[in-house]
Amino acid sequence: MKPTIKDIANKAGVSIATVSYVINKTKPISKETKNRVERTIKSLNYYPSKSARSLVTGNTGNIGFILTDDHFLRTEPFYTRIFLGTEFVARSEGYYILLTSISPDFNEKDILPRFILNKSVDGIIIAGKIPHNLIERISSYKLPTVFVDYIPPTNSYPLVLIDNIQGGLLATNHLINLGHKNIAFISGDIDHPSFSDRLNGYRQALEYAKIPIKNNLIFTNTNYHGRQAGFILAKKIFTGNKEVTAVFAGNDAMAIGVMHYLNKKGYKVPEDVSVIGFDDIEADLLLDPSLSTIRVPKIELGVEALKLLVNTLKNKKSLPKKILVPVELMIRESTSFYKPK
Amino acid sequence: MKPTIKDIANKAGVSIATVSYVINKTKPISKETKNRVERTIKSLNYYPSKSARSLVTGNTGNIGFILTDDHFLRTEPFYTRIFLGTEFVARSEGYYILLTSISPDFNEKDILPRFILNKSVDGIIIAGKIPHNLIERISSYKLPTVFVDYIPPTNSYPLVLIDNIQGGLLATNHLINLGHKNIAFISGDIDHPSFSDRLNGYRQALEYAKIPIKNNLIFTNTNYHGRQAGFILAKKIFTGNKEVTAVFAGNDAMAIGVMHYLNKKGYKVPEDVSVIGFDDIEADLLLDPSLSTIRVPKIELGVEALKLLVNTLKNKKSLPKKILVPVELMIRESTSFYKPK
DNA sequence: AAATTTTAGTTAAACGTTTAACCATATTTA
DNA sequence: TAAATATGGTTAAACGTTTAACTAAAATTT
Repeated sequence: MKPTIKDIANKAGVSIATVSYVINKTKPISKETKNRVERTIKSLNYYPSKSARSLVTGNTGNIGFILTDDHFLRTEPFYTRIFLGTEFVARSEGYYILLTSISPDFNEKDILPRFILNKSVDGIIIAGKIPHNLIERISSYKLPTVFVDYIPPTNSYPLVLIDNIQGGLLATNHLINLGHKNIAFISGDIDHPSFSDRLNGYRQALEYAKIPIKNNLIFTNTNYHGRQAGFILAKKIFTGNKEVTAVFAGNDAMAIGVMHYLNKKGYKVPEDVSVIGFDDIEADLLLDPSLSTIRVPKIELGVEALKLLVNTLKNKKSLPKKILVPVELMIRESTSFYKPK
Repeated sequence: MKPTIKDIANKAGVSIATVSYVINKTKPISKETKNRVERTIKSLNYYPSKSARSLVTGNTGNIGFILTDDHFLRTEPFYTRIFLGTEFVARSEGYYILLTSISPDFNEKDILPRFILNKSVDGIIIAGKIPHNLIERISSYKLPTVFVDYIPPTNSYPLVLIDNIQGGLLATNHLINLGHKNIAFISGDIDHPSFSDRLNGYRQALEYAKIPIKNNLIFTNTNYHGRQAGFILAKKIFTGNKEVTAVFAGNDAMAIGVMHYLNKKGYKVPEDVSVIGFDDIEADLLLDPSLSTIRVPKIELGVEALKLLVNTLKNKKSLPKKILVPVELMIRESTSFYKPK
C-alpha cells in the first residue's frame, strides 16, 4: 500500500506535523531530524497525496487551458504548440495543465468548463479568440487569467502577444532589400488585429524606404484566410497588375495559395515572383520551393504565458502585463532578388 | 464563498449523507427530498470538491498520457491528434487528461512522471514507442494501461493499433486497379512493425493480382523515414529501373520526398509516375499535386484507447483486448491511370 | 397480528494533509 | 538572576467528501 505521512512519522519517530514542516520547509527543523525524515521518505518512496493537500490548502496545482474547438482541431499545429509550451513550464513548476475546448459560439446556456465549476484549477490560460460572454462568465470566478494571442475586450488582463507589426516590417524589408518595389499585401479580415498589425508593418517598411504605398496592391477584402483565399487574391493581383514582383501574404496558408496560382499560371517562384508568408506553419519543408516566412515562436508564446501565470499565482498579485514575443525572418527558397524582365 | 455539501444539507433540511446519496445516486432516496436537494444544489450553484472526493474514494478522475519528447514535438500532428481524441472522450466521461512527455532514452536513474508517483491518475495511455525500462517501472504501480500505436514487449496489455496490413493492401490495390504493374515499395527500417505490415499488404495485393513480386522494387534498407530518405530512394529507383510507373511509400513524408525528386528530374506526377503515401499527415492540401494516401484516423485511435481504458476503470477488470482501427484510401491527385509510354 | 423485510433517512468515522496554538528547553537580554 | 526570546518540536482541528453502521417507520410476509 502507498505510504502516508503517518508512516513516515512513525518510522522516523516524529509527529506528522514535523514531517510536513520538513517537506514544505515551512518551519525551522533541526538538521538531525530533518535528515532522518528525509531518509525515511526516500526509503519508503513516499510522495504526498495531492488530493489531501489540495483539500486543506485550497490550491489544486492545476492550470486550465481554454481554446475553441476550431483552433483545437486545426491541422497546422499552432495552438497545440502553444499548449506544448505551457506544458513544459507547467511540468517544471509542478503544475498540470487541464485542457478543454469550447464551441466558438459558446452561449449563455452552455455550461462552463468543468474545471472552473468545481474549482480544480488555480489559474487559466486562454489561447486565441474566444466568445465574449464566456470571458465575462469566467471572470466572475476570480481566477487569475492570462490571454495568449488574443486581446480580450476588457483590457485588464495580462497578455502574451505576437509582435505582428515587427513581423510585417521584417517581411516587407526583406523584399525591399531584395530590390522589389511593387510588393502586394494580402490578408483575411483586416479587422482582425493580427492582420491589421501586419499591414501596418508593411506600410511602415515602405514608408521608411520611401516607396509609395499603392492601395491597389493591398487586398484585404475577404473574410477567409486560407489557401483558397490566397489563390483567389493572387488571381486578382496578377490579372490586374503586371508590375507586381513580390507578394507578402498575411499568413502561410494564403502564401501557399498564391504559390499554387503562380505555379498553375506558369510563373516561376522565386524567379518571376517572390512570395513570403507569416506564421511558419512548419510544413514548409514539404513545399517545393520551401516558403520564406515570418516565424512565430509558438512554443515560446506558451512558455511566456505560463511563466506569467505562475508568477501571479506565487506572488498572489501582479500587475497586468503585456508581453510582446519577437518574431523572426526565415529566409527560404520562395524569395529572391528582383530581376527586371 | 464556494458552497459545500454542508450548505446544501442545511438549506435543504437533510443530512449531508443524504445529499451525497442524491448526487451519486448510490442509495434510494424519496422523490420528494431528492427534488428538494437537487433544487437547492442548482440554486446555490454547488459542485462537489474534487479533492475531497478523491481523498476518500481513492480515485482521481484523471488519466495520464505518456509519449516521448520527439513524438511530442513532431511537426505533423500525429500524436497530438491522438491526444485530442482521448481528450474528447475524457471530457464526456468526466475525466481529465494529464499529459507528460519523457526522454526517448529514459533510463533507470530518471524520475517517473509525477502523476504516477503521487498517484494522481487512475489509468494510463501510452502513445507510440517508449523505452522498455519505463514500461517495466510503470507496471509495478499496477495502473490500468492502454497502448496506442505501439506493441510493448510484454504483450499482456490492451492495445489500439492501426490496421497496417489492410492499408498496404488498399494502397497497392489502388495502383493495380489503375493499371500499374511495376510498383515500387519504399519504407524506413523494416524491423518496425508498421513498415513490415505495410509491406505485407503490398505483397498480398500483388500476389492476389498475380503480379510477380520483384525484390529489386522493394527498398527498405534505410534507418531514416523522412522526406530526405524518400528523395534518396527515389533516386535509386529511377536510375536503376526504367519500368517503374508507381511508387507506394511507407509514409507521407517519404512520398513527398519522392515527389520532390520526380519534380526535380522533370517527371510529371501523376502523368508519368503515380505516388501514394501512408498516414495522411493532413498537409496534403498544401501540396501540388495533392497526395493520394492511406488515411490513418488519428483522433479515432485516441478515442478507442480512452474508451478501452474507461471501460477497464469502470468495470474494474477487462480482458486484454486488441483493437485494430481501420484505415481509409484517400484518392487525390498524385495517382492516375497507367499510360504506356 | 406478529415477524420480517424494505425504504428513507441519520450519525460518525475515515481519507491524508496543513497549520494555528501550544509547550518545553535553550539562549539571549536587561 | 530573572525575564524575554528563539528554537524545535507536538497536539489537534480543519478541509469536504463518502460510506459503513445504525434507526425508525412503512410495507410485506407468514
